[in-house]
Amino acid sequence: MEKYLAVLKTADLFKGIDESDLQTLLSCLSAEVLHYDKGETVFFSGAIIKRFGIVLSGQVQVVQDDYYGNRSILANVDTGHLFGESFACSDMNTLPVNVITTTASELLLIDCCKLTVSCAKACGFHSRLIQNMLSIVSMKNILLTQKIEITAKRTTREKLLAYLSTEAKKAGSSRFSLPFNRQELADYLSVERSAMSAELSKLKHDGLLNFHKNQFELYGSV
Amino acid sequence: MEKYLAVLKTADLFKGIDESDLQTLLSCLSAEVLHYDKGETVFFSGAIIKRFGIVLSGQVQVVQDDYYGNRSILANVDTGHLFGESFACSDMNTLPVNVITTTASELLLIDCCKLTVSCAKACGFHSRLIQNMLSIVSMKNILLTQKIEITAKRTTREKLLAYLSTEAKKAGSSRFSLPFNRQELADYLSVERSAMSAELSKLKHDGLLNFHKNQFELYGSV
DNA sequence: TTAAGTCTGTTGGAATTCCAACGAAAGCGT
DNA sequence: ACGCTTTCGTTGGAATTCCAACAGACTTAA
Repeated sequence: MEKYLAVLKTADLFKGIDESDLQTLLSCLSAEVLHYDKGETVFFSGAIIKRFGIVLSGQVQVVQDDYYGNRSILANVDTGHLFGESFACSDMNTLPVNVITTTASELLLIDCCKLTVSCAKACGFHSRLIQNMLSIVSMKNILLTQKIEITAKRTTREKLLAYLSTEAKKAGSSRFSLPFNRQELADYLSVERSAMSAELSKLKHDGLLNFHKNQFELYGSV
Repeated sequence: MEKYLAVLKTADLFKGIDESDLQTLLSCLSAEVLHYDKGETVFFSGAIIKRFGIVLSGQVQVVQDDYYGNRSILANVDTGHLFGESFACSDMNTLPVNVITTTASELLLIDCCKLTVSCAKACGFHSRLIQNMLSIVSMKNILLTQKIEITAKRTTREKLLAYLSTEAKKAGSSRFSLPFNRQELADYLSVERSAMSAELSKLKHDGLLNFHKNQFELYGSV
């Protein structure tokens, strides 16, 4: 277990928990390390899961197969991040997605019930753990809501303005830089890249904003 | 407080907690009841909040004002439901939305920290409470992800098929009924109602599905 | 330096969606 | 039965987006 401490102490789930307490905590949680080859299925759609996972090494994908058999990727989960926590913690009866490994991976599985029920020793870091878990799921929630607000707009122009406006608010300034390149931004907004580029140019021409590479400046009523 | 027990015992947050324990629990949480007139602001954008709310009576709205001052409604929160929990539980520094009352309302405010730290009495229902909270936020997460998966599709046809396909999976049958009327469905999918109606007709004509009012049947590779 | 590859903006025609308007059908109260 | 309202499907032109292709700027490797 020691070899994973480096990963675990950077994981959001264990934020604020002392490295020396980690060992105790993990046994208290009955955490289990499992090894997978590339392309194995960790969680099967239709199953009832009570445990969620943390990626110690490698990568897993959360994928969904629709009614017609088309597969779509819901998330890529890298080292230190969680998967399946929403399903394990909600009282969903059956898992609607598959979790598969994209590379050989080592995964730490944790029982959701062990997390919420405070242990016999009533360890102090246990409540910190619960806080972290709630914080992670809540933050995901906020980001998802933000994305929905933006992608629900009908036109590329509105989507761009909505997105850039939230970035400006977040940066607390009319000048800010984007974490995406154009293709990624287009994917995030669910629009076509070239059409988006054209719309960006039009917005610039209309005097609503200015940009150079990823440096943007938004004009308008601050 | 007694007059609110009827609401509280039906609230998801207190599911599985005995009515007789509620009183103890609420004092343990330092829960506070506040009264608001119509149109008052409960939480201000930019504030740092540590408490979330439950609507005891009336209704509140979560609204967002963008960079240009346009207001959009993120959620209507009715009796028995929570608001602000994602922001209070995550470590967001500043609230990006306003919470306002749409009618005269009575609200129960609960400190998020009190929730996660198990009380001195180590009451049994406390861990149940935490489970419920995690379950609520997780379930919201799942529903948001589902919605994103669907609205990210580019065409009305794809959105419809994606949505109907998940409903079919959920119902476990190719025949199912929708919880929306046409206008609500169009809003959910972020498309125009009449265009959606036209596309539904085309799908029927193409032999991919059949419907009568809200009764749908989806054909294809089961 | 050349060559290959990536990222970005531009363009024009095809496809799709939006919008406004209309009519048919169903529900509701008088 | 009669209006009144709401819901739903249809239609046609306007507006928008998609798609494919291309060119320029820049990066990287040989």
